Amino acid sequence: MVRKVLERSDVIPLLGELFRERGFAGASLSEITKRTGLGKGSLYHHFPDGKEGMAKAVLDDVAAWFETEVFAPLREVDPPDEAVARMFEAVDRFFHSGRRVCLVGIFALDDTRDHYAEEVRSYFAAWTRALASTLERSGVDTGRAHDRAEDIVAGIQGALVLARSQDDPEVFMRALRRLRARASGVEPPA
Amino acid sequence: MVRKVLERSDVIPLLGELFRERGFAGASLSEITKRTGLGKGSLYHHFPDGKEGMAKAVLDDVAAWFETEVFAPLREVDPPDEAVARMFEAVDRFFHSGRRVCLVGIFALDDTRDHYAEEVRSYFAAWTRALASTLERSGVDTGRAHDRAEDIVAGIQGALVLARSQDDPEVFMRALRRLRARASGVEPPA
DNA sequence: GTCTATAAAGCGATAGAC
DNA sequence: GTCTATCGCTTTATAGAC
Repeated sequence: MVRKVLERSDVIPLLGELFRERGFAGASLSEITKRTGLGKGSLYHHFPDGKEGMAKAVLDDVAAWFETEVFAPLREVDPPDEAVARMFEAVDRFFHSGRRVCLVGIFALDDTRDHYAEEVRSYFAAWTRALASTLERSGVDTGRAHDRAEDIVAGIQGALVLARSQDDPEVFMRALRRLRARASGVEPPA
Repeated sequence: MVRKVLERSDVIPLLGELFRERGFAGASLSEITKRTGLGKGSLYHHFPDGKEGMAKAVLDDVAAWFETEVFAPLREVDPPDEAVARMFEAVDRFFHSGRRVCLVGIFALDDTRDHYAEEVRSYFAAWTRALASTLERSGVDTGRAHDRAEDIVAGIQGALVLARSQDDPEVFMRALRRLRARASGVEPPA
């Protein structure tokens, strides 16, 4: 297995980084060739639908990673506190403590969402649902669990925006600490 | 004053909407001419620096709106609870209950931030600082006030991402309700 | 202050040789 | 499976008439 970047699966993470940095519209094919070291011919061989297909592949890759590394553990790991702790570890790792942006989040904000509506919708829906199930297992009632899960997932996305706006990973780390406490905390008073 | 869209100040809000929908890279000059009804000649007359200058003008416009409608009231309106209430009303109005995205947030996520680093940074810094000052006035100690303000501002940004991802304003409204409660609530247990 | 015409560069995508 | 050459189109930006 001594080869440079040749396989489709090796290219996808590089595409992911570029889309995260530039957004979908801002990522040009010429820069994609630079980053991947692959000519346009090769790229269109691996991704017959061009840029659109590349973004789809990256979205699927991200969804798969979160399913196995975050959502499934949230549903299955016991005790629930341990499942939540793992989620925050995975999140901190995946987003490089706020230095890396959420690909689905950046796609969600502009009109790229309209092209990938189902991928964008299901990513956040699955995350929220999985986290809500964990909170339920830890004794929170169904309604409150979904509400709190939504709060935490939104909190993570907002922390990514804020941390990048300040160019300061500490903003993200502080947010994670707060959210962690909120995930395991008791009900705040009405 | 019977005229159509002629003045620079009339064009800026239209530019804002377009940048919010498409992001900076995705907003093309040809679509800008369509939206504004102004030819390229006129646009370059009003904005000699082209697209870059248009985005700067929109950012300045947004910053000015928030300064007078949100930040100043946060610092000055008494009692603090009333100041916070006004912020949430203004936020709900400005973001059309989650149907409209945050321009600064969308710029913050991709490499557009690098071109407008100071504008992006100061927008969120000013918001956080103003809200923290309100919380201090209501009796929260300095450290916790800044932390809680950061939490709320991030919460709003994350709610915009999540609401758009689900194409559901209710997600945003729910988030605002939670954040409102958190802003006026007592300290959650450690 | 607005327009049209135009320039030069870059875009995504395809063809076809190897 | 990779490359280069090329297509047709769009991009930002400018020039110059009115």
